Amino acid sequence: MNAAVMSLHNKCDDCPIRHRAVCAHCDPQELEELDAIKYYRTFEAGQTIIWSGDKMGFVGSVVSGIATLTQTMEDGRTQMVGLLLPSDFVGRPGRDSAAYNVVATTNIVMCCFRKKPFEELMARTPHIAHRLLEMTLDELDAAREWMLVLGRKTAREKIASLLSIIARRDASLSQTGVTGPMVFDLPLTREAMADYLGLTLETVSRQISALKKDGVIHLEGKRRVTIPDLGRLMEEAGDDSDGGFLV
Amino acid sequence: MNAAVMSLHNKCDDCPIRHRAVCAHCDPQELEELDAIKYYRTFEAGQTIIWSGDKMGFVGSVVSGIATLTQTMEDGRTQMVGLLLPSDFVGRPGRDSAAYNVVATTNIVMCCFRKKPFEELMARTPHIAHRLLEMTLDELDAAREWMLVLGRKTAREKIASLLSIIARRDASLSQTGVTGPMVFDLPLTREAMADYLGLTLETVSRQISALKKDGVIHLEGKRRVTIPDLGRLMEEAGDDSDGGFLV
DNA sequence: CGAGCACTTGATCGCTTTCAATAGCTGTGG
DNA sequence: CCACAGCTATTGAAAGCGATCAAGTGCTCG
Repeated sequence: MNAAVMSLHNKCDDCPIRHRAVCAHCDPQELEELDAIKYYRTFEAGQTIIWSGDKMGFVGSVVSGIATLTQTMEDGRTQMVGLLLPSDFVGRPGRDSAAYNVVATTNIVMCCFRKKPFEELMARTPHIAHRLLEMTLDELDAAREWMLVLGRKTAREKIASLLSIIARRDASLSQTGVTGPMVFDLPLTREAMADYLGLTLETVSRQISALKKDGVIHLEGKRRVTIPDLGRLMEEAGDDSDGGFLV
Repeated sequence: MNAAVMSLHNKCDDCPIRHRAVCAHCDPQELEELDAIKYYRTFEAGQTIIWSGDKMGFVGSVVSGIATLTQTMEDGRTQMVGLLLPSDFVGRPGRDSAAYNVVATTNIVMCCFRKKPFEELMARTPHIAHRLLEMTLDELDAAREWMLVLGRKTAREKIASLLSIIARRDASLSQTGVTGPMVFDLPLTREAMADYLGLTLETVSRQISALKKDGVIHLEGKRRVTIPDLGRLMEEAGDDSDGGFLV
């Protein structure tokens, strides 16, 4: 366990996801109860955190890093069904076994709770249950947004949709205005993007090249992306570019 | 307002969705509080119940009939993102405006609550909040299941998936064993199926004809379907046929 | 320096879409 | 009563998009 992780073993007040995770609405006393049963775990990039079908012994929040939720068919076809970012919750209270594979795509730190004690705490702490409901409703909205992308958008629109979502998330974190060029690193490989979008990695590569050729995006290396005009990108995504930010 | 609707204006105890809707965990006293603020509304087949973007004045449960949740792009492409069956909940506490179109595909009856009173009641009634969380988690699972269908399955597999889901739901309602042929009516037009599956209606029609030709299903008229062998259908859907019932 | 990995690019194939014609059904009105 | 409009569904032919198969590049690491 490294220094960065050790430094997280302090009061929840200093936690980077304090105001957005499942504990967001907790008062100081509730926070102490959570603090008493929490523990940190780290996973390395590429490591599987949970296997679909396995018994779930714990639940928890992503503190830093990125993980993915994926489903796989017997013949190997896989579809990503969720992207877990810092503050996102992993695990389903009230269900024993996991429904999806959870895989770390970067090194990640999680704030974990054994499932049983967490469920007991949740049962007597409406603030936690309420926040979990909010977060689940947000995830449901995101999943439905992706159903439109998967079912009805072209390959080019799919890529543009993914890029615009990542760009807007980064902007909301860094508090940069929406005007002016945006720069960020892709947190996913071409294959992971393909699994997210229901495409092959070759098609992902081709469409990224096409968007670059058309000046919708710029690339430095394979991962660093510049968006000169977010409105243009959102047009390419088939979205309404004039406002309409749901988040 | 017709007699069938009037007959629903009685105590919740007799309600057909009493044990599955958002009120499932309520004790008699909580039920009385709900009873005091509830009211019924009916909608005719084809009628839009809620327009995306509109202010939501109420929330409620589907008592009988079927409705759909759809998203539409500016150029008219539409994707269904949810199928609302009896006991399903409509509306999102904590959000003012609707994110999707809700359309009745059959005549339907809804048990409604004005949004504000319902939210206040929910805030002091953990049983309701808890049940809503359960239901939302189930919907999230269903949405993620559909993401695999939309992203990775072929047209034939998509149709087989939809039929097997409808077949199993009907079986769970009628308590028929899984052995022996199953018969049911399709509750959706070819176009609605296409919108659900991310296909065109022509492709839906072709794949249904193909499954019929191959003996996977039988048809009487356009809507009545017989499944001689559910295991066979689930193989065609690309699902594991040996057990694995999540619901 | 070579192995391994992520990615790009090219050529071809095939599934689904698109465009189009037709059938069956229901309800309406001359 | 029949003609016709309107709707749902089926079927055919052709086109196009993304998948598949294949080769090659650039990078890192041992």
